[in-house]
Amino acid sequence: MATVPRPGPYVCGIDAAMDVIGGKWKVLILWALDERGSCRFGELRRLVPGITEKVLAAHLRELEADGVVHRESYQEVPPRVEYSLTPTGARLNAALAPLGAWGREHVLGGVPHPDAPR
Amino acid sequence: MATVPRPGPYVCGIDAAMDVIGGKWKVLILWALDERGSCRFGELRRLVPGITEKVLAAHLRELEADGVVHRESYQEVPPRVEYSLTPTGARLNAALAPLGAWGREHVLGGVPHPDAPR
DNA sequence: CGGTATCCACGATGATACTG
DNA sequence: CAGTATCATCGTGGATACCG
Repeated sequence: MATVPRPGPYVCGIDAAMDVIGGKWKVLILWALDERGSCRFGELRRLVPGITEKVLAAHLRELEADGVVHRESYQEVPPRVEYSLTPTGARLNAALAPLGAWGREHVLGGVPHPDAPR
Repeated sequence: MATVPRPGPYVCGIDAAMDVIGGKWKVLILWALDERGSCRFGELRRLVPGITEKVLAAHLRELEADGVVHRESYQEVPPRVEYSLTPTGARLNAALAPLGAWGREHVLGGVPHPDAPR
């Protein structure tokens, strides 16, 4: 992965996108944010079981730098931060839908119900 | 990545698919095979500049184990091997198209020509 | 031509502890 | 609550040499 000044040069749009979603947990984070609309840090940690705080924080910073996640920090005590998808992030998620359908059909067992998301 | 008995369990189809295309050069290999239809080993090496023989061979073995690439070995001398996409692989490539469009638009500069593939 | 066999470097991730 | 700091680990990929 990387942050926004891309190392490139990219051969095509796909490896550029792969660089954005290349982190081990990134698509799960995007998925959680897409379903919930807005999440706090601890909530995300629970929604992505197994991820450590360090990696979650790092992934969120990269996704933010890539313009797909918005971070809103409320200066309160106790601290409160809300993460959400940007419009660009929502479009990325939509672009991932066909890939999810392929994975369900060809990697996981067949297609039990065509309306199950991802 | 991994070979066909998947480590899983996957949370959704997307991370299952990500595991198939997760290698550094895999989408480029799929792209090349999609454009050419069928490629020999040395041809692929030229079409994916920078990849080493070892990694190309490893990626091809994994893609084959995942059922997206077909390997046809002709018992001749000099040796000849042809790689091509399986129907499943072609569908995977089609599923990657929206992701490529997103990458072109949001990571690379705008959309100079809407007919350029990937 | 189409690979394998070794060895190695590096970056990404994991574990744990601590802080504003 | 929402992180940061530090260190250990592990897997992917790179370099090079060799083989049927």
